[in-house]
Amino acid sequence: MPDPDSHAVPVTRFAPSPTGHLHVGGARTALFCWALARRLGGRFLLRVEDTDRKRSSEAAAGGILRDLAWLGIGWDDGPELEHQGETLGGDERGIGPYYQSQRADLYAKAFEALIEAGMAYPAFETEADLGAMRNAAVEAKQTFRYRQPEGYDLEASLERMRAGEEHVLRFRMPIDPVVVRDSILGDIEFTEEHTDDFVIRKRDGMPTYHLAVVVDDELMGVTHVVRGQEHLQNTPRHVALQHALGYRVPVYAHLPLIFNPDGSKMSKRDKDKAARAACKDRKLDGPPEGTVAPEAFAKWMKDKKSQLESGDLIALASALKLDLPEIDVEDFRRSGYLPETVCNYLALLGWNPGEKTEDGKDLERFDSAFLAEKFGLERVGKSASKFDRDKLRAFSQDTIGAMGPDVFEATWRAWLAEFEPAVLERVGDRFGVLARAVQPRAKTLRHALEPAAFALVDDDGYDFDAKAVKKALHKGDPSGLQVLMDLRPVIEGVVSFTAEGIESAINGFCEQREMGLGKAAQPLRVALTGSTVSPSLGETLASIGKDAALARIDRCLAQCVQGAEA
RNA sequence: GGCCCCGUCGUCUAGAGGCCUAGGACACCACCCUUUCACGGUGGCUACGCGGGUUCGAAUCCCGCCGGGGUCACCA
Repeated sequence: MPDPDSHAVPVTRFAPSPTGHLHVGGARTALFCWALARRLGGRFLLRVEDTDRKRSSEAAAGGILRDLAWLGIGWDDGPELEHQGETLGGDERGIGPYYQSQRADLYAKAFEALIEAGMAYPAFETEADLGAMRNAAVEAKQTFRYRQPEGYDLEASLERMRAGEEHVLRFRMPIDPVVVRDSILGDIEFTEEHTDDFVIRKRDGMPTYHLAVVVDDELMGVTHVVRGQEHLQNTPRHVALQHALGYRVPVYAHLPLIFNPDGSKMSKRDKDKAARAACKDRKLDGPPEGTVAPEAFAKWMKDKKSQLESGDLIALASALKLDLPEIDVEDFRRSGYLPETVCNYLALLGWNPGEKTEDGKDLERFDSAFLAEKFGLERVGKSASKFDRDKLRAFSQDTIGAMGPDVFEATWRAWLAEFEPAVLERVGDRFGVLARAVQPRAKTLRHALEPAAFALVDDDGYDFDAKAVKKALHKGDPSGLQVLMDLRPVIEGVVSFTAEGIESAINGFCEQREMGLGKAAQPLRVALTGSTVSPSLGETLASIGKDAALARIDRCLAQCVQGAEA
C-alpha cells in the first residue's frame, strides 16, 4: 500500500514509451518536469512505459536515457545510467522497478480491486466485432463509444474469464461528469456522453497505458503530472480510475504543443519527407552509391509514409549534402548544438521567466540552473508554438562565441572525434589555431566546418573563384597578382609561423609600401582559399602551415597570370 | 463530424482595464565599425483574427463568428 505521507514530497515524472528516439517535444516535457521538481525541492523520476511489447525495445529505452543525460536532465529515481562518472537514477525510495513490463503483480492487485468493486468487467468482443460496431456507428453518424451491453451477465462473464477464455478487461466509466483541474488550462469538464468503458487490461494480459499510469503514479508518489496537451483527453479517464481505486489525484498540467514552422505537427517522418523531396528534386532514379539498397530506396520513394532506417537516412543525406530537419534530440547533437543551448531554447517554448536584463530587455538567455530556480507552472503559456531553427541557431552561435577558447577547442574536438573524425586527422597539430579561427564564426559545431573548409582541402583541391580573381588579383595598380608575388618571400621569411607572427610580417610589408592592408589581404585570401572570405589572415595562414601556404600561392600565381595577360 | 484546447509582429513572446502612439528576441533591410567573413553598434520594417457588448477607458472582462490545433485504439 502506498505510504500515505508520500505526497509530502513533490514528485514529478517523465514517462516515455521506448518506441523510438526522444524528440524535442518529449525533451521539453522532461525539462519542465525536471525543473519543476528542482524548484519545488522534490524528486524527478523516470519511468519506462513499455507495456506495448511489440513496439518497445530495450535499445530505444537506452537511447532515451542517454539523450536525457546528454541534455543534463538527471533523474533521481529510475533506471540506472552511468553518465560522466555519475550514476543517474536508482531506487532509493524502494518504489521500482521502473519498467512497466516488470510491474505486473502491482497491476494485478488493481485489477482485482476493480473487479471486486464492480468497476471492471471482462469483455469478449474480438477486434473484428469492434470494427463492425465502429463502422455501424460511423454510418449512423455517431461517435463510437463502447458501453457494457444491455443484459450483460457479470457472473457468467467472470466465469468465462476464469475458465481462461480470451478477453479484455474494461473499466466501467462512471456517468458523473469529470472535472479536470489543470494548472495551465484551468478547469475542464468532461461529460459522460463522451466517455466510454475503456480497456484497462489487454488480451495479452498487459495493462493499458491508462491503468498502468494511474497505478504507478500513485505507488511512486507522483504529485505533479506534466505532459503534452495531446494527453488532455485521457485525463478524465485517469481521474475516474483514481477515484475508483481510492487514489489521490495529482496536480495536472498539460503543455502546449510544438509545431513545425509550417504549422504541421513535428514528426520523425519530416526527415524522410525532406530527404524524399531532395531526391525528387534531383531526379534521382536510384540511391547514391553506398547508401541504401536499391529496392529499399525504390519502395521508400514510392510510399510517402515509409521511413528509412536512421543510419540509412543519415548516409543518404550526407551523400546528397542535405541538412535534415532536426527532430530528435540526437539530431541536434549530430548537428552540433550544445545541450545547454537546446535546453535554453526549449525552455522558452511555452515558458518565460518574465524578468528583464540589466538593459531592460526580456531575459531570454539562461542556463538550466536558472530554470531549476525559477520554473513554475504559472508562467507556462496556453498556445502552441512553432519551432524556429533560426532562433535556435542564433542562441547556438552566442553560446559558442561565449565559450573560453580552450573550452571550445576541447568541445569541438570531442564532437569531431565522434562525428567527423577525418577532420581531426587532417588538421593534426594545427587544430588549436583552426579552432580559434573558426570559433567566432561558428553557428554550431558542425557549421564550424564551413569557415574551416579552406583548411580541410588539399592544396590543389579548390578552384579560384572567377569573380574573386578578377576583383582581387587582376585589378589595381600594382595588381593583386604583383602584390602576391612580392608577398611570397615575406611569408616564406616568417620565422615564427603563428597568427601573430604572420600578422606582424604582413603589417610590416604594408607599412613599408604605404598601402592599405586590404591590398595585400584580399589577393592572399584568394590564393589561399579561392575566395575573398576567410578568418583573419594570421589565423588563416597559421591554420594551414607555411608549406601549404607557399604551395597555394604558387599554384595561384601560375594559374591566374594567364587571365591577367589576356 | 462529436468533444476539447488555443488565437499579440513572419516566428518565439512581454502584457493580468488606464504605465501601450503595444515592449523585447530571432529573421529581414539600411548605415557604422572593419583586411574579407563573422562579431559588435545604430536605425528601420511589421502584430493585438473579426463583430458585438461591459466600462469614463479594453490587447487585457463577457458573448458570437471565423481561423488553427488536439483527440476520438486491446499505442502511449
